[in-house]
Amino acid sequence: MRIGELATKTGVSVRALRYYEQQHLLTSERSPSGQRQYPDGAVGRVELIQELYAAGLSSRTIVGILPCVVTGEVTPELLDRLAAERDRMTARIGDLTSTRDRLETIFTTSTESLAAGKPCAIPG
Amino acid sequence: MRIGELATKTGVSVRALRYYEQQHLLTSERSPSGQRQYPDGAVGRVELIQELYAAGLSSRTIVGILPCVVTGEVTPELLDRLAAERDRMTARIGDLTSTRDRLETIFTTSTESLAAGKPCAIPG
DNA sequence: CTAAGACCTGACGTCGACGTCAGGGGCAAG
DNA sequence: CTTGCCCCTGACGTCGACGTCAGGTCTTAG
Repeated sequence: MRIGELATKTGVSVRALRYYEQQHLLTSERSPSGQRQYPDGAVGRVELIQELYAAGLSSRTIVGILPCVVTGEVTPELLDRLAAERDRMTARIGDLTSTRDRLETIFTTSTESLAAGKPCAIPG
Repeated sequence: MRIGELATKTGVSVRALRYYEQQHLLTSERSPSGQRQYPDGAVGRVELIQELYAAGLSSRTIVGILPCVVTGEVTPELLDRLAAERDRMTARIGDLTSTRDRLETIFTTSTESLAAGKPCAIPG
C-alpha cells in the first residue's frame, strides 16, 4: 500500500504519516524509486498512534512504549514506562472527572438560579 | 493584592496572569501608578481557570462559559455552552478510559509474555 | 508519448499558552 | 539619594503536530 491509500484508510493526512516516520513511530519499505510501501498492519498501527496522541501522549512518550508492538520487544523498562503512562492516564481521568462534576454543579445551580430569577453563585 | 502575591498564592506565573487578563479571563483594578490590584476572590478564580485549562479547554471556550462566575450572568446561551462543554468532557473521559484500558491490556499480556519468555502480541 | 495525478524532499508557516528579554517607572529601607 | 525589588508595556522566542508551498520525480490512463 502506498502513502495516499494509508492516509485515506486511516483518515490521517499524508503529511502526518511522513511526520510519524520522522518520529520513528512508523516505518516503511521503499520501492526502487523511493516511494513508501506499507503492509496492511500499518492501518491498525496508525490508528493506535492516533489514539495515543488523542490521549495526550507526545511522540517521545509513544515512541517509548510502542516498541512492544513493533519488534515484539518486552523489557522490564518498557513495562515500567507502560505502567507509568497507564497510571498517568488514570490520574488524568480522575482530574477530568472532578472538573466535569464541577461544571455539572455549576450548570445545575445556574439552571435553578435562572428558573428562580436569581443571580448565580459558584461553589468553592 | 498585587500580581506577585497572586502569582505565588496560585502557583501561576506573573506572565500567565497578565495573559489571562489579555484573554479577558481575569480583570484587575489599577492603582494610580498603573499597578494591578486583585481582590481575595481572584485566587479561586485563577484556580478555576487553571483547572479548566488542564481539562483541555481553550481561552476562547473558557471565556465563553466564565461570565456566569464573573457577573452572575445566567443566560440560556450560557447554559447551553456549559452543557455542551460538560458533554464534551464526558465523551473525552470515555475515550481516555477506553485508551487506558487498552494500555492496561497491553501491559497485562506483555507482562505474561515476559514471564513466559514469549514475544508479545497486541490485541485489536 | 503525454498529461494528470500521486509521490518525493526540504523548508517555512501556524496556533495556543505562555517564557524571556529590553527598556523604563514606582516605592520602602538604609 | 540610591539601592534593590516589584511592577509596567511591548515584542520576539518556544514547542509540538502538523499545514502548505516550492521544485522535482514516478506512475498510469488514454
